[in-house]
Amino acid sequence: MLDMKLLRDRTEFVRERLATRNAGDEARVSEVLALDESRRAALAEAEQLKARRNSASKEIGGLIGQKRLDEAESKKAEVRALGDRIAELDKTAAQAEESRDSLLLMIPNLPHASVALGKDAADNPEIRVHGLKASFEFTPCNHVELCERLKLIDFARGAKLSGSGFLLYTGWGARLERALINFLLDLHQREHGYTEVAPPYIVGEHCMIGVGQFPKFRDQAYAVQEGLDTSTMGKLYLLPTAEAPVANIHREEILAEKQLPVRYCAYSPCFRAEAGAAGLGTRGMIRVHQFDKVELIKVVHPDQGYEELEKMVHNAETVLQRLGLHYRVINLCTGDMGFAAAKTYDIEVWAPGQGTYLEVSSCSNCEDYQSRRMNLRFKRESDGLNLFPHLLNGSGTALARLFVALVETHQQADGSIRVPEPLQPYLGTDLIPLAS
RNA sequence: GGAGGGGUGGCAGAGUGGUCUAAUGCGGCGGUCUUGAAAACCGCUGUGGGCUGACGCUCACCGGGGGUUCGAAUCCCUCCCCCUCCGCCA
Repeated sequence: MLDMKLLRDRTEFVRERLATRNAGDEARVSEVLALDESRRAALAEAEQLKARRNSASKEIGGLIGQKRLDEAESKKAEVRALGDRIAELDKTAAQAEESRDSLLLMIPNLPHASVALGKDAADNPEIRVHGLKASFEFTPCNHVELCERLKLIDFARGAKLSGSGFLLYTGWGARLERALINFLLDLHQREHGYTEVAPPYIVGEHCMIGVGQFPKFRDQAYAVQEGLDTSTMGKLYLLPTAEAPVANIHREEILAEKQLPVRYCAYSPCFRAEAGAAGLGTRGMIRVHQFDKVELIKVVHPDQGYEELEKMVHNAETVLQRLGLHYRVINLCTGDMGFAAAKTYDIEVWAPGQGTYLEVSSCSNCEDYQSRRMNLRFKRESDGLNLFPHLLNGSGTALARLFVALVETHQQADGSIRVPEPLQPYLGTDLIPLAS
């Protein structure tokens, strides 16, 4: 969430930055400020009275000690009235704080100054392009045809098991998925310096609030309950991304400055309810309720946030380069950015069978927006001050769409699929053959 | 799921209604002594909020929340977490 001090001291700046998102959030600023004002007013008065009560209570203790009981009793009556007023003021302050904070949780991060102004995806500037669109001497198939012909995925039975939007990987398809996961984890762990972690796949509500998924996007998540016990509903959620648990690993901690930067990579399945989303009805793997992903997370010194973001994007690009895939990197404009992000790069891989680019990675610096929400800090050595670090997250990369780009790009005239060399040791073959 | 025991500063650990402004030890930082170091000795050593131009003043926090009281680390209620044993279980 945003820094309350920044909101107070640089109100117009905050309004202007929020306005660049084109979401109307700047309209809530004055309401937050008003609530904060009434909170502080009540608090100041309550604390004055508490100081008086504290000293009076000490006097009462002294009087009782000296056996001056009558005086003690009259003093008690006096202080009792103070207590009632204090309780009132405390309640006022607590209510104002609660309203202020619930509003604050609904206000997105401020876009970084370097982010292009824009309304939607059409305004996203292209940063760079790698490779060329694959060319074929035959008409390339799309991934649905390829997966069915090679029996990589059983779309019908996936739907039979769990409904539309769920995939059943079979045979070489299942092995390819597993090979990709291992390839990605090894790459980031061995070559890029990330510590591998394996998080829980069900997370508490506080983790979802910490990364900014909640409260605004609660309807996008799958909530779980124990059996039919509705009292347990809403405490735990299937993770929409490994960011939810992994970014929260050090929540409520104070890290030593020399521990930074912390870098984690994690595989997890990702569950998205995609409530109200378009396109789920179409067949295939582009938009599904469950997909695999390897996520990258960094906790870094604020001075290094943007340098580390550049490195993270390159780490994700390496995946596509090794797999021989054509892609482009774009910068999300102010109107297209996610809720918690200050700056985001998307990587879109070319899927020749679809004839489109597919988003396989989104790398963001959320600055201190999430670390404030989860109260994650580090102690600066020079002056012992506790500061909020920058939190970065990036996909390294999402698997289902990577799978699509891979099979569509490396399909052969005879219908088989050539396996890129770096993946061969993981899959144990250089060619996924036509199903017998 | 059942029974029991716990949760106090960076760590260990005392405190069961009123100088708790949380003892003591360890660790850490600074100093004295020393050629240097060790030892010894001395001092400092949590977090967040509010008020103030500033020096400062003040409030809250002993797992979370609520209550009793003039006053709560301490008493009561409730939730969470950890440990031991039993049951169930991959």
